[in-house]
Amino acid sequence: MEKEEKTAITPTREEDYSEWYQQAVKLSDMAERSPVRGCMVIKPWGYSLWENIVHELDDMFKDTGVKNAYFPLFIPLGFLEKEAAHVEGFAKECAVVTHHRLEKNDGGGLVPAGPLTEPLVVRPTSETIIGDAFSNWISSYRDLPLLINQWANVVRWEMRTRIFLRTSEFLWQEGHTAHATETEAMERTKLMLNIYARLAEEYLAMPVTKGRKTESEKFPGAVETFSIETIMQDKKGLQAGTSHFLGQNFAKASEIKFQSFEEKEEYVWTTSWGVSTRLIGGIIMTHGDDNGVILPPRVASSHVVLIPIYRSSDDKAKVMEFVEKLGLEIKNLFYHHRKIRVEIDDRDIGGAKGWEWIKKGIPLRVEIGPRDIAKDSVYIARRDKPHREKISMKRDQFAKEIVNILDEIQNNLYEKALSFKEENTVSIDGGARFYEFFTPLNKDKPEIHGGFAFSHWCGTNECEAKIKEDLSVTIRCIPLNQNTDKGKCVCCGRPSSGRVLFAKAY
RNA sequence: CGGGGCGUGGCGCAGCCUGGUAGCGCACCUGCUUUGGGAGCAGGGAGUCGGAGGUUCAAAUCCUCUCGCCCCGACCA
Repeated sequence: MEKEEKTAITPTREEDYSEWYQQAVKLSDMAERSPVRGCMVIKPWGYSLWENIVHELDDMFKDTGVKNAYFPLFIPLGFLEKEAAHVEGFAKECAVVTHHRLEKNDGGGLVPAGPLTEPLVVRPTSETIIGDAFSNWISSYRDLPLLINQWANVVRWEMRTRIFLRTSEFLWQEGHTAHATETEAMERTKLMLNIYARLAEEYLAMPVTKGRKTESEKFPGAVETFSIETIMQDKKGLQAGTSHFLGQNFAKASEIKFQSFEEKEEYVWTTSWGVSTRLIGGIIMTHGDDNGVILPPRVASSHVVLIPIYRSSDDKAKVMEFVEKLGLEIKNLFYHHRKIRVEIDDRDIGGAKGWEWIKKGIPLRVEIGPRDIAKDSVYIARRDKPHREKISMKRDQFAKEIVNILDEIQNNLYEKALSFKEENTVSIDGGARFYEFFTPLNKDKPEIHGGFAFSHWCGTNECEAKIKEDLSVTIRCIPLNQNTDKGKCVCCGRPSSGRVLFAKAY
C-alpha cells in the first residue's frame, strides 16, 4: 500500500476549491486581509508579482504610443451624474466623502465635521474625470489621438469580496483614449484587447478566449465591451481584462469636442481598457496545485532560491561561499530583458524552508550541499514538476541553462493550462444536455463541474436571463472568431446564428 | 442586501450543550544534538476567548445587540 502523499495545502482543490484558494493565498505570503472591510494588504511576495506585471504591460502600452498620467482619487458627484448608463451601473457601489475635518466629541472620540458642499466620490473608475480633462486638452484634430493611461487604485463597495478576485479597493491600470474617428477608436479597443491577450498568454501563461460582451454584461456607458475570458481549475470563468469602445457617449457627457480638418465641430470617439490585481487571483487559480501557488517565470516575484545544506560549521562556510558566488553570477544574467531574481535561504530550519518556497511558487529551488560542491554541481527542483523529482547538474551548466529552464517551465505551464482549457471546453446542443452539464450531482455541496460551453443562443435578453436564473451560468462572451453555424437556442429553441461562450463565472 | 455557517495566542483547532476564570498541534524564542526533503530532546514567550451590553457570587460558555470573515444568491474587474 502506498502511503498517501501529504499536501502542503489543506484542503486539496478537489475537496474544497474555495478554501484551497484562501489557504494558497495565505501560505504563499502574497496577501492578507486588513482591518478594513473587504480590503487586502498586498505583501512583498504578491506585490513584486504585481510590479512585474506592471512593468511588462507598461512597456507594451508605451510601444503603442500611450503615455502615463495621474488623475484625482476624488470625483465630484456631478461628474458621475453626466452619463446616464454610467450612473446606473456604479451608483450602488460608491464610497462617498462627505466631510473634510474631524472633531473631538464629548467622549474624546473623533467625529466628521465640516460637511462638503458637494460630496466627492472615491473613483470606481475615472471616465468622467478624465473626460473632463480631455475636454480641456483637445481642441483640434491635431490633438488626436490622445492616448493616456493611469496606474491607480479604485474603490467599489462590493457586497461580497474575495481576496485578489474582488476586493473593495484594488490596483489596476485604466487606459483612456480619444480619437477623431469611430474606426480608429474601434481599432484601439481591439489593439488593447490583443495586448491583454498577449500578456495573459505569453507572460501569465493563461490561455484566453477573446470576445464581445452581451448587452447585459457590458460596461456601464460603453457601446461595446470586449474581454479576455480565462478558465480556472474549478472550471469557472474569470474575466481577466476588458476593453471598451465608448462611442461618443462620454464625449457627449463631458463635452469633448474638436475641430476637424473640414473645420467642423465634432465629438471625439473614446475608449477605455483595464486589468487589475485580479490577474494575481487568476494566476493562482490557473496554475496552483495542492502544494500551493505556482508562478510563471516571466512575472514571478523571484526566479530561483538557493538553499544551502550543511552539517558542520566548516561545511557551512564552504557551502555559503559557493552559494554566494553562484548567486552573484546568476543575478547578473537576464531572462527576457529582466534580471534574474535570486533568493538565498540560509535559515537553519531544515527541510521546512523547502516547503515554504514550494508554497510561494518560486519556479526553481536549488539545493547545494557538500556533496554537490565536491562534484561542482547543484541539485535542482522545478516547481512545475513533482516536488521529489530533482536533477543534478554541473554548476556551470546550470548557470548557462537557467534561462532555458525558466522558459521550459513557462511553456510547460502554458501547455498544461491550455490542455485543461481544451479538455473542459465543449460544444453543447440541446437544452437538456446544457442543463445537465451545468448541474452538480451533489446539490448541497457542489463538486467541481461544468466548464466552458459553446452553445447556440437566440440573442434575446430573456433567454440569457433565464439561464442565469436557472443555473447561475452567464454568457461570458460572444467569441470574436465565432463560427456561424446555424443552430437552435439552448433555452428557447429558436434559430441562432452562432455559438456563444457560456460558463459559471467569478 | 437575503439565507446558512463561523469568529478562542501567528496558523489550524478543542473547550461552550451540563457557567467555576483557557488547552492542544504546528509556528516562534533559548540550549544541545541534528541537517539532501516538512528534525529530536529539554526549557521558554505569547491569547482574557471579535466587540459592546446584560444575567450571575462567577461568563469563552447563557441572553441581546454589533462588527468581521466564509459559503449560496442578487451585484460586480
